[in-house]
Amino acid sequence: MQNKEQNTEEKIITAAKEIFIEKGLQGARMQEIADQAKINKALLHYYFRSKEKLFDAVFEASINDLFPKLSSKIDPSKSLDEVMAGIVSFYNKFLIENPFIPQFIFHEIWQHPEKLARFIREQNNFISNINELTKPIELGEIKTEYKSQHFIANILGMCIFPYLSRPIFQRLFFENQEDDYDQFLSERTEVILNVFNQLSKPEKK
Amino acid sequence: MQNKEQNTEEKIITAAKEIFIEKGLQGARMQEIADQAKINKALLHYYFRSKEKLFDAVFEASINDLFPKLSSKIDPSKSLDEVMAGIVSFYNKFLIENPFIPQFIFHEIWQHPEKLARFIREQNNFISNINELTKPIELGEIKTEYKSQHFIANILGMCIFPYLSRPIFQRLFFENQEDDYDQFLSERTEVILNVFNQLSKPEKK
DNA sequence: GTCTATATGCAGATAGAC
DNA sequence: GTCTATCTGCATATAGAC
Repeated sequence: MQNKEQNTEEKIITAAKEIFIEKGLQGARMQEIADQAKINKALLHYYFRSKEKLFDAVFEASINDLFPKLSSKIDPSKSLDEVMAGIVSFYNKFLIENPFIPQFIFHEIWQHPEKLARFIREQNNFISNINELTKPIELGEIKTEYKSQHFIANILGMCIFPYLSRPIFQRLFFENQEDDYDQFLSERTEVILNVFNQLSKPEKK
Repeated sequence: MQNKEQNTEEKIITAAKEIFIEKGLQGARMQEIADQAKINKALLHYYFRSKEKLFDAVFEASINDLFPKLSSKIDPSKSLDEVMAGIVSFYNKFLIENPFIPQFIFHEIWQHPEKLARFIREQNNFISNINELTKPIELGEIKTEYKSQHFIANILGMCIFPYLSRPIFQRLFFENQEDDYDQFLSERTEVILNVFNQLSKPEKK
């Protein structure tokens, strides 16, 4: 997992990310992180002062990887259809490569929601672009009588749920076969876009 | 929150549930739980021996409340339509009353998946009834070319996501208005069933 | 059963040599 | 920058009085 070319700080971030994601802020031990990074425990404090600051650094690195990419997909000059196709396929691609990110983000959602909300609001036009895009829903231009937040919740729920519930879902419905579950995940983009298409314009069927 | 009629053991379970749900197993402090229950810290150990055993007891009490009710809705003698309507509305009713349960369950999903899977498999016919019900999907009798697990993931994702993401979703899309979000949640049953109806039988539109 | 006081262990953090 | 050794505080857990 670790690149020999990484400097110490990067090695720590990489290792800490794995441990924090697996165990959470409270569950992780600095010793574990040090072991994982193959350095000494004291070095963690030398670089990041405290466990909490290290956690913050790791979390920021993670969302700084996600949000700019995600944000760029939400282009209000495109149609909702196009954007949706872009987002859903990006999401699934990103999540297949970073399957533990949702867990991580949900931890922050519950522990530091205000801080996270502030961060997201600071993302250039992120929220306003979403609102712009979902206007057709509010205006009743596409076939649904519900507010656009339902639309967003539906899409995000369908995208993220299989990653969040993997340990149990894979055991119960895939006889705990990793490969089968990976295959299942790879099909999600198509499935979700299909749902979306049936939803927004059933009259075209 | 606490009923004066509760005996000590029940008071502890009630208090511990609130604290564990809010802070997680590692984040919760026995002192906090004792304070919440308005008893002494030592009593926690008198009744439950250790923090972990207390957590297990609390978690078991929670899922023992959920699963029998949920399981009873999954009646394979009914049609998929009927069952779906029953489940989605039960889910949302249950989650409105127990909004923190998903968080709690997802903690266990990641920390002790095997244990949780075993528990669910032990629920009388739970899995086999689900498989029975989703057979029409596998057999292609309803209009979808995807395996039934996608169907389950879609429904569960749409049901659970708004509860899991509440702290951030409410802030970003509801100006942090509790009441508006409660209203939003109360609309979910209808929205999800509507999606489901469009999905399974678009030709009837 | 319920309390106060105490023991025990461990994790985060620091000091200081190299 | 990196290490070993050490300190400090705190959370779980126990002992023992009532």
